[in-house]
Amino acid sequence: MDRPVVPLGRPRAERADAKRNRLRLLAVAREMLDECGPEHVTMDALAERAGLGKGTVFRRFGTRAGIFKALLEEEAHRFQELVLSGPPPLGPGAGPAERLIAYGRARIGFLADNLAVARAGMDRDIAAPAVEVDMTRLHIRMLLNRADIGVRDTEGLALQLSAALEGPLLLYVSSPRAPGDARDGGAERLADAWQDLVERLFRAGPK
Amino acid sequence: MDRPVVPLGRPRAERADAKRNRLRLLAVAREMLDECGPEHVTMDALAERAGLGKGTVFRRFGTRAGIFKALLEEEAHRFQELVLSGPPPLGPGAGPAERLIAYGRARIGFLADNLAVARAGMDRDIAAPAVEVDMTRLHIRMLLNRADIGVRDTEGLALQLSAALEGPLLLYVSSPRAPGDARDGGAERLADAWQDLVERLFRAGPK
DNA sequence: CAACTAAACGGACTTTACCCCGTTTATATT
DNA sequence: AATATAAACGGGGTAAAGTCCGTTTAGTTG
Repeated sequence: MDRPVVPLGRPRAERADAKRNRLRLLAVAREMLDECGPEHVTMDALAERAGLGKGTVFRRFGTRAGIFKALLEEEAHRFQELVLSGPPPLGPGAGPAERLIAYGRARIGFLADNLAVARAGMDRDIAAPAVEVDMTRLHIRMLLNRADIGVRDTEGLALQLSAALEGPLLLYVSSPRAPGDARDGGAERLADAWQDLVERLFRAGPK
Repeated sequence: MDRPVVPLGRPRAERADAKRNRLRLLAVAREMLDECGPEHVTMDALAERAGLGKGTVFRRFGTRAGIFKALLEEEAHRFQELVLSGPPPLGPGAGPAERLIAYGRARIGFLADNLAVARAGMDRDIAAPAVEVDMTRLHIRMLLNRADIGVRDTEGLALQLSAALEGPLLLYVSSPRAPGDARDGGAERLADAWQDLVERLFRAGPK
């Protein structure tokens, strides 16, 4: 009489066809992105070009922004590996302050490089980089703990710093860029500001 | 023979009917907002309920988000007056550090109060509070100049601080709120973080 | 290998933002 | 007051996002 409630735990791995289609959609999306820019990646066009139904596209990504988030996550994964096991000062091996500065600079650069995708990955309800923000916070906290300046509430300061880093990034990502060159200038400026902030805080000492 | 190129300078003040309709649309929008929430304020519905054509609505506000931005700006104007000539510590009369902290807290509170509108006022291309960010930066710079801590590059620090304040706000505005209570908790936390940051910086002294 | 089931698929349908352009009207000029 | 003109108006038209639900299929079980 017992129903085959069998695995009952996780939702039973992705089906093979589903995976194939997901990968295909991602690939096609990247193609279209490179060819015509994000604004021409429409759900209909994507579905058609991938030879799939529109329903499928929505099932996979939920929303238009979802596609761009997925695209961005692929890149973010590569970035993360540089942080975790790349060469210093971004990776392990340098001092905490150095790494903190390097991390901010790298993250700013990362978003600048993927500006179009990141921007397209926002919709009015949900901030794109939500997940990555957590990653940032954790990393910062780790570095603060390692640094032996007398910070009492590491957790709180990490939250504050990640906000100070990610917030402006979001602002930067979501602001209309002056067409043309203003882009790298903006990133450069943010990076310098971040470095200033970190140095200033390390100088301030314990509460 | 000379064409009546007459005024040639500014674009010749808003026509009376235009103004009347703009005000009417704003009022109706606010009504609908209070009744059903932002997601039900559609352009068609708004036009119909205001007894105007759809084209008119778009002419006035350019885009859906434009309506919410306009709504928000009305409120922002009131807020600004409190800052410029209200009671201390937000208004004039308190010390720079106090005012800076009060300003951040007030601004956070302001956005928390107008969360729904602010969020609806974002579209994928443009961050809503762009204009107000400038206001923030100017105000901060003014306070920093008045404070006689030895900051060399007031302009730079002001930019940094406004980013540190507005960025997290944006993050907060655009993040999906946990339904129910998480709202005020989040704002409170941000406000405390801001205060910490300011105090820490004032302690750090000159570069 | 045959039956079964949950997941994936497709594409018509609905909703909504936004465009276009012919028509109307406020305001300035004489 | 008559005329001219630039601006405002209206609402049908288009395109794209997102939903629904009947159909198909991968993977599993006996």
